[in-house]
Amino acid sequence: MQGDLEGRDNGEVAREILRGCVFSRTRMLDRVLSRLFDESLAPLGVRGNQLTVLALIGAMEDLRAADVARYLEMDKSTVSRGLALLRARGWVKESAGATKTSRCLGITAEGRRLLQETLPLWRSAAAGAREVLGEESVEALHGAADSFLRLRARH
Amino acid sequence: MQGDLEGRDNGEVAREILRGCVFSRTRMLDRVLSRLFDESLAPLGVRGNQLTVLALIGAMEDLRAADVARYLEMDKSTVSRGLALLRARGWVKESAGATKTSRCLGITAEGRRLLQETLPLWRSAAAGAREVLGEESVEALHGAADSFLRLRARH
DNA sequence: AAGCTATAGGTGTGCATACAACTATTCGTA
DNA sequence: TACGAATAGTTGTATGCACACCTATAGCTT
Repeated sequence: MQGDLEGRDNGEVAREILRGCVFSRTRMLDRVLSRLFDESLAPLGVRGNQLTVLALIGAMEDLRAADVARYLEMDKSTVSRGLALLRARGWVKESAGATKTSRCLGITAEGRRLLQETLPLWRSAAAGAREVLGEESVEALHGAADSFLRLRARH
Repeated sequence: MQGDLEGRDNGEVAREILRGCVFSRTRMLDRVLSRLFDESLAPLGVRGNQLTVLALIGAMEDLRAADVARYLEMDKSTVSRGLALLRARGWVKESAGATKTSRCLGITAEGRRLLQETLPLWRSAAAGAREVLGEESVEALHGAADSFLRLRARH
């Protein structure tokens, strides 16, 4: 293939950005993982990201949209639109919250059933990730997330 | 905050997905990094992802869109639309390729100037990443990417 | 109580992402 | 050489993402 980096490098700045950019490399890994998980979960009509939010809601009581945003480092507008999809599919319901401006999120029976049906597909996707990225890479990603979450917990 | 995972876990499946999902955790780290880099680069009107593609094009000769897609693990349709933006901003130009169905990508003078102006902002974003994610986490992410790229190189 | 600030949520806009489907061309091979 | 498979690129569609901006409410402080 023409895309061989070594031997044709043409710009110092470009080189520095390409080799050492934690953002571009993380985004690339995310693309690989997203494709893999979305493909595995496709038979049940759910995306990896939707499953993440659904699992969070299924795991915790009295969650509000803003809590989901904080927990997953998402913007509240992203959560807002994502929850609309989950509600439309009947996986998530809302109930009155402690104040007039907030609502509590809850998983429905269908939502919980989906979570159960999803489990084997999710496990197969996780196995696929270890195969495609390599064991080392997956372990390093878990380490990065653990490290970040520990740091975040101190705030 | 209400979103405290420990002590209110309510579903085994949800727990397994949340704790051990390399996809959801990588996506979360990517969101943090994207916000950070996009914010740092905003004064120059360029997104982190656009800079990645531009740097790649600036670094290599005779790249085609399909090469960019393979190198960065992007879908060809994503690259197609992204390149349209880079062309519209005058950072990237196209020239006739080896065959009728392919074109060669090149960086323009403005594109190269942007890369230069971007460098200090990019460095400051990288420093911010080490601060926000922690040194450990950034190192682990680089390790994950290195490991993946080594594995991919054997194909 | 008034008023300022923070919080909860939604909407407009633009970019990022990928699958499916399509056209055009190229390549390999029978 | 003719034909089927692979490749290069675009477009339709749906989702993911976040900033800016908006309304409404809550909470704190004077």
